[in-house]
Amino acid sequence: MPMTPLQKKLEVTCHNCGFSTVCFPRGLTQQEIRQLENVVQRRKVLHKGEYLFRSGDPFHGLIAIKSGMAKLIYHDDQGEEHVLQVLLPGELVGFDALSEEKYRCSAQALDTLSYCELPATQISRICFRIPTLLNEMLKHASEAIGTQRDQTISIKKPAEQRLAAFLLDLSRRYAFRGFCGDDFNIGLTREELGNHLDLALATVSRTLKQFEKRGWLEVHGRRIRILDREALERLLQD
Amino acid sequence: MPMTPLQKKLEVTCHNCGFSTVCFPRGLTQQEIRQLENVVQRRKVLHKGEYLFRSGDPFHGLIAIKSGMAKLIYHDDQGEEHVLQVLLPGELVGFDALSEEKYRCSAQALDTLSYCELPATQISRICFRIPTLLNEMLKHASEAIGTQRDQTISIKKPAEQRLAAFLLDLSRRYAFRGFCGDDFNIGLTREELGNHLDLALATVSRTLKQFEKRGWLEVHGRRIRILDREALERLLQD
DNA sequence: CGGAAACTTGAAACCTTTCAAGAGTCGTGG
DNA sequence: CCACGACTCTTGAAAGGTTTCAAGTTTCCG
Repeated sequence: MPMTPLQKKLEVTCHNCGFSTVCFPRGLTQQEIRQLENVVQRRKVLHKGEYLFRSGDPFHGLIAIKSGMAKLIYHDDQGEEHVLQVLLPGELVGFDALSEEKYRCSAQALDTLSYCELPATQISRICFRIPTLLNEMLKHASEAIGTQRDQTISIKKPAEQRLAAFLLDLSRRYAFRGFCGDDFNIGLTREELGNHLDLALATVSRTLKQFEKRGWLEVHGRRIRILDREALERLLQD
Repeated sequence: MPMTPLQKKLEVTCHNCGFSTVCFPRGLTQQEIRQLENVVQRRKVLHKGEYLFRSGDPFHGLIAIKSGMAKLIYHDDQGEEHVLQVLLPGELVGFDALSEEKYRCSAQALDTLSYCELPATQISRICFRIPTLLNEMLKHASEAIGTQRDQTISIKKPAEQRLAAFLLDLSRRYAFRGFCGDDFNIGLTREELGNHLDLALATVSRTLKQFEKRGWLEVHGRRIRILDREALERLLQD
């Protein structure tokens, strides 16, 4: 379907995208962003339950979420599912696939979702043309190590701290990307959240209820409103 | 101190190092390795307890262990220490420091240790000159994500499986680097190993003893001999 | 509106921790 | 070469946090 000039003008590309300071174009000059957006494939749309990629698929590119949420799932040798991460708009995923040139995890849409993709075939080429991008790629990969490390650390703490840390982290990430950091959607069911934090579904439910009783949160299903952020932060100190 | 021709000839450089297929030079041609070894600083030596780098230090380079063992420690916001990893000869560390250009962990020698370093200032430059190295750098960073992910997964399993997975992983890594995979040193004390696996010191001790009683291992302090590898692997299936 | 999925909540069971005491190991200096 | 002290490891018993099981309630969606 050919586009009219008007449609073309309204199309969101990297240089006019709200996430240009956190997504692939991070750290690049306007001119470099123009180069980048020639190779980034834009705005594919998925529906709830559909996959951005599946574990074992040949690596086809790095993904940037544009809208909606996704979860990153790892299937271990025993076939158990592990929810590794929740992905918010503006966040990148797929760096762990570079080592074997196939995806090691599955990424599944938690609701209607749109995303961009930096194709695998273009990564070396574009990094070579934009040295700043090479550094940013390494930094993004480096951040992914840190994200995974933080999950490891978090799981070593008591249930209340695990949950508080999860909520505060999600809140921070929402706020950092221009969304409300005090009233947001956790995306995951209690079961998925329990899986992510290595807690039983029942423990997640009980602990959230505790926080609510103490007046720290307001919980409506998967929607969380943070009422007393300091109390949650204090919990992490002990 | 100027070197005699003989000393120079005997010096270990990348192209005659036993780890050239797993370390920085991995995947490079002989000619590319020559280029690389001009920027890699070789064979610094540390003694037990000394640090390769400390959390918070400005990032000065990526490290390759040449001999000896090290542990990678993360200090969380509450000042708790977390043993993230044991490092064996031929293994690389420091990729998580790229994102903020400072080290996020501390790396401490577990015994007398020698290492090489790819200086921070040279990374972009050399990747630009050796495109293959750029890919390998991204792959190494990607592997580090996987390593950290595996620790997360491991911690979610029962104590016996955690310990078995640790021993099998260490065994595999030793064997992959040309050491004996059936009789090796775990490097860590029971307390450090407990910290790494999120188990109490006493649980590590008890579980090792269990394995020994079943005839799966022979334990002499930090030295482990694997007697029944299949039994350990079977434990991971359930 | 009805059925399925998601969530809450209580009680018992369980794995792991904590506490504590004792045994073993290592390096060093007399 | 052995004794000493410090560190490390083993082992038992009680305590504790989390899970499991199960039943009931709410929410969501066709």
